[in-house]
Parts: sequence; structure tokens; C-alpha cells
Amino acid sequence: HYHVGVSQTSLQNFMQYADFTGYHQIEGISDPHSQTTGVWNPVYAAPREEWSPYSHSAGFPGTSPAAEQIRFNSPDLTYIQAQGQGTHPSFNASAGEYSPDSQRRNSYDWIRRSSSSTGKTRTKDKYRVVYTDQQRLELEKEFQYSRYISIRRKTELALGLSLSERQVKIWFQNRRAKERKLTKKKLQVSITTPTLTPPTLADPGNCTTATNSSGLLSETS
DNA sequence: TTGTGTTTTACGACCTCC
DNA sequence: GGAGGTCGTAAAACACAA
Repeated sequence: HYHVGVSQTSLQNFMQYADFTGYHQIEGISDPHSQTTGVWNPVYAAPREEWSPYSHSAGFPGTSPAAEQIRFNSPDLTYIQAQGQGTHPSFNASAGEYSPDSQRRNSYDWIRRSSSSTGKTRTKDKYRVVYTDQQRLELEKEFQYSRYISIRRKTELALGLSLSERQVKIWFQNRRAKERKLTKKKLQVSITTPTLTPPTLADPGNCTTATNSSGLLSETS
């Protein structure tokens, strides 16, 4: 669940995804699944080369003047708010102010520090960044459209969200894993507490992530 | 405040496909 | 052989009861 800046109910509402009309579209952000077209809004950091948290040599400026901070500030997902700091939070040294709970979420400074040492191992210097609500929202939105992201969309999303393509790929992998876990849990609950209409594996609501042996998506939507 | 359980990133191992 | 899939797991981030 989302526990940062987004209330449980709003998240649940968001997760319903009857449609995205209740979802505040970020102006200018290209949503290939909507009727509108466009390019990624410059509120996002400028496009850059594949960024790896392990690589401190990317030289990512993080100071795109066009990049303005976005954040959630209310449970109803009205989250856009220009901060005027002019940088993407993730790469802004002063981004600690971008959100009430940003201290715990902006770990890039630490990344830069820790990654400056070579030969780090996962166990020794493990870290993980916490994605912004904006990043998660866009990823989630994309996921609701399709459980499997195309190469093209992955690239676009990575650029738009200032993530590496690898991060986007892994996010989708983890997201699918989460959904499988949830589905499994639901199934177990329904087995232990049988209802009048026990769900089956053929339940359309439960088969959106069905994959064949090759891991290819077999959903019908 | 703290202990504990859950969720979120990130990775390695292994597999399949092209 | 490389890309991307699942699965399992580590560890940080987080929620929340006591």
C-alpha cells in the first residue's frame, strides 16, 4: 500500500481504476492510453541517459530549470504543486523541503555519497530509493493499462519519471509479483471462507496477470 | 518510543524466447 | 548470448499497536 502522503482510502479508490477520469492528469504528460497526445511535461527532470544509482558518474545535473516539484498534498490526489525550487526532488540537494515527509524519502544524497566508493556489494552497501508519489502514480497508471510495458513505453516512462529503464522494468516485475501475491491471498481467503460464489481461476477479475509458460501475457484485454 | 509486521526497491538465480 | 520473464530474498521504509 501507499503510505506516504496518500490516504488509504484514496489509494483504494485509485486502485479501483474503474476508469482514470478521477485521476488528475498531469498537464502535458503524455498519456498514450488517452486520446490526448503530447510530450512529457517538463515538470519532470530533463531526459537523461540511463541512470543507475550505482553510477555516480552520470553527471545528471538535477537542476533543470523547467523541472518543478510535484507532490501529493492531499488525499484526493490533487498532487501537483510547483515548488519553485526548480529541480526534481530526487536530484535536488534541497529537496528535503519538497514534502512533509521528504526527509525519509529523498535518499539520493546518500546514494551519491555511498556510491562514490567503489566495489560496493549489495549486502554491504545496500540501499533503495523511495520513489515519489508522482513516480508511483504514473507507474501504477501504466500498470493498470497494461501489466507488461512495452519497450517504447518503458523508455518514455523512464525519461518522464527520471527513472532508469531498469528501474521501470523492475518496478513492473515487482508490481506483477505483488498482484500475484494479492490474488493468491484472495484465493486462499475465499477457500477458507467459502462464499456462495466462490471465485475460480477463470474469474476474469483474477486472470489479468495470467501468463503462459514463457511468461508472455495471456490476458485478453 | 519501541517492537513488530508489512510494503517497497533492488538484486541474483534460473528459465524461455528470439 | 542478450533481454526480459518469474521466484525468492535482503534490507530500507513505513504503519501501527502496545
